[in-house]
Amino acid sequence: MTATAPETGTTGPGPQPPGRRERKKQRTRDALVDAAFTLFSEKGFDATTVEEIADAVDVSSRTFFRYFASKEDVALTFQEEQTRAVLAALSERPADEPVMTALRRAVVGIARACEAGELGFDPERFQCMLSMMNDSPTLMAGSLEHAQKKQALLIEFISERLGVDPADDLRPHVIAVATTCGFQAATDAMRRHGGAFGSLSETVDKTFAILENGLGRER
Amino acid sequence: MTATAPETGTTGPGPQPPGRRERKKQRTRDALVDAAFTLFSEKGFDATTVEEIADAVDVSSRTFFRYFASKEDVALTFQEEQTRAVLAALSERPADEPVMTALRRAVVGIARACEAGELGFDPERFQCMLSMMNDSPTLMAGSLEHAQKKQALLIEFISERLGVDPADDLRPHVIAVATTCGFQAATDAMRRHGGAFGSLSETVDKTFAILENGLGRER
DNA sequence: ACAAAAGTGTCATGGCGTGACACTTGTCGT
DNA sequence: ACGACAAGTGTCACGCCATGACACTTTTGT
Repeated sequence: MTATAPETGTTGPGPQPPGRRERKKQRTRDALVDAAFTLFSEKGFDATTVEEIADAVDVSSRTFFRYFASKEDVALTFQEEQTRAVLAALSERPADEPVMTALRRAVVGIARACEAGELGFDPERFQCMLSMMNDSPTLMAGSLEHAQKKQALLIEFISERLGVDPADDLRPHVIAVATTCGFQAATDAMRRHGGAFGSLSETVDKTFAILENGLGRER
Repeated sequence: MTATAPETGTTGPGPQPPGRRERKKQRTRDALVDAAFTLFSEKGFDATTVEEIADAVDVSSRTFFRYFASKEDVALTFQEEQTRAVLAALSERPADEPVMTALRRAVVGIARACEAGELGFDPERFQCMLSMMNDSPTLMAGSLEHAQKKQALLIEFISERLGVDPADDLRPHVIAVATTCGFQAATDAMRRHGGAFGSLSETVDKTFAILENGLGRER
């Protein structure tokens, strides 16, 4: 150990604007997430205590809470990044696309990326989350709450795109909820029936198709 | 005190199959709900402790947890009864009605009943819940979790009605989610924009109309 | 009147989440 | 290179939620 000198001076490829402190912080954070998921998949979500997670990384549990607001939070890191990705994808869609199409493509695109393990999304970890939620109401609640926040952003996006005021027009609300729920229905189906409907992205795509066509026709 | 004799013997109008104990229990439960909502509306959900609620009814906080699984639980009593009512209404819909129509009418019907203050649903209390959820993520999470459970029941109902296997067919999932979300979108809109879209039942009705027609047409 | 059952209170425990304060470590100016 | 300053961390302490165990009171059925 002890590469005392390097780093200082003008040397250092230094493509990292953030300093060493920042990197360390990031490493701790990552380590916490890793440790958490390891323990979760070993013992389950509820049976894992914050202290255990912290101990595994050798920090105090107090520190854990400086990185994550709650135990659910660490398990849902994944979802937050996913949301960020969806919103980013959304803003790249051409403006003349019908809203629902834009939403569909953005969401399906991200689902594919997840499956491919891109963007730091670990499919295995995703699977772990789904099964954890099955027997941990707490976590499920957290997940749903997160979805709710995401929805507020969607409403904003959709309203702007449709050029309407969400206080006047109900459609943005319905479309946003439908989007959230479309995704939810897909994960839900996968939770309950494994991969019976194909991959996540396929399931999401089918779900959107049903929503676009309208539910009035069913029987 | 001490009406020692009455009640015993063959006397007693006794139109209540359940005994005195049962009634007492019910009264305690109701008192807890009342006290809880009073305190909630005074101080907010998070700022109210279980102990305060219990003290207000003069029972131990331990007892509180014998009636309700959690603090959210007491606040969501309302929703549980609502769900029960929806499922009941659902089973009364004629079998030849399209599923979506049946769902729509059942849900709208219950929403109307709520507004009318029937079934022990207090509109004022409902309003209190909505505003509480605005600044209490915990409660919101609980509410969403409840919705999730309700959804599982819906999937069952819909699958049976469509005569399909939910493990094979994605539609029951989507329709159930849509129903949940139809309702959710409506309450959501009311939370965010007050009564701008009319009453709850009207809003729900409009939401369902949009969903039935399909979202593909928008712009 | 009495025994079983149900409800409740008290005590004790454990995990979650947060505030306060002191200490270590990275950062930046000179 | 040295020192001031800020950021991150550990420790201690606290309050709340939720649950288990056990003893005590009330209700119920006979």
